[in-house]
Amino acid sequence: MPELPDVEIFKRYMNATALHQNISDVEVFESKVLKNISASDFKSYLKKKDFLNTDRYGKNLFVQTSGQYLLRLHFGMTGFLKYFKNNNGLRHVRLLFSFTNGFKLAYICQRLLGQVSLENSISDFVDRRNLGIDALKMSLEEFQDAAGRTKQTIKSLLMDQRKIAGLGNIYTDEILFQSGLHPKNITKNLHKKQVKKIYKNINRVLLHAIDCKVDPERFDKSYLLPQRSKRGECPRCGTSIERIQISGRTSYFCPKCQKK
DNA sequence: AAAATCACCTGTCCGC
DNA sequence: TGCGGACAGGTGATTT
Repeated sequence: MPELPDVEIFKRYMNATALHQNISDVEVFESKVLKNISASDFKSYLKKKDFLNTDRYGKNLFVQTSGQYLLRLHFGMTGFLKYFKNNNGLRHVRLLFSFTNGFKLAYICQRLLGQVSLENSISDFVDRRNLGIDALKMSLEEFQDAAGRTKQTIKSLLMDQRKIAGLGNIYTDEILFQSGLHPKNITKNLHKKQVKKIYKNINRVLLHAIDCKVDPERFDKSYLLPQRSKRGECPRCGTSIERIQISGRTSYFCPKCQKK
């Protein structure tokens, strides 16, 4: 699930729940999600610390702690957070933070594709991973620069975290649908006007998704996202949505509205 | 340089 | 009912 808008919603969820809480205990049920740190080091560092603040960069959620390090949470395809007092049979809980107020925060990740680590700073992490600028903080000039030379398809460019951080399969398809552009267009062949249109739609689509709390039922009728299924129809012209593979991912698009 | 392929994982759905 | 395969909103390494 988690692309930029989802992670932004998780951030707000953290702010409304586990933030400013003092950690009394940390349990690691699946150490595979921990990167560059052992379960025991992870636990001993976080115990007795407070969660102070949150930041988001691309698809990563950073939680500032009262110690030296930031907690980084990445959610893979199936991760999310759950704050609760009484566990009602939650499945796939990989990490569990207990707080002195009696509540707990679970990091849940069915497919174990998420990553959790401790980081010195966001900029260190961004440099190490060569991440591009966050999709919501990128300027038009920066986007034009990223799009200017590459022979990548536009779909690949938008999903390339080293060029733009935060877009994934779903929202990339939505941005290209809203822009009326076929996902296999070669980026450097796009006209200046089209590049600008994509840029505007990156911001518009992401902010709309956040506004809707990423609930597809709340999305505007003009959105492709709720139609992502075999029998889906274009909300604009009624044509059956097609699907193709691009760099290993399934792309959904309207063959009539999205031109090469 | 960019795309394809595989690997990492678990779970669900669909067709035979 | 059971089994096999396809597929799922991510990323990284390796191969074409």
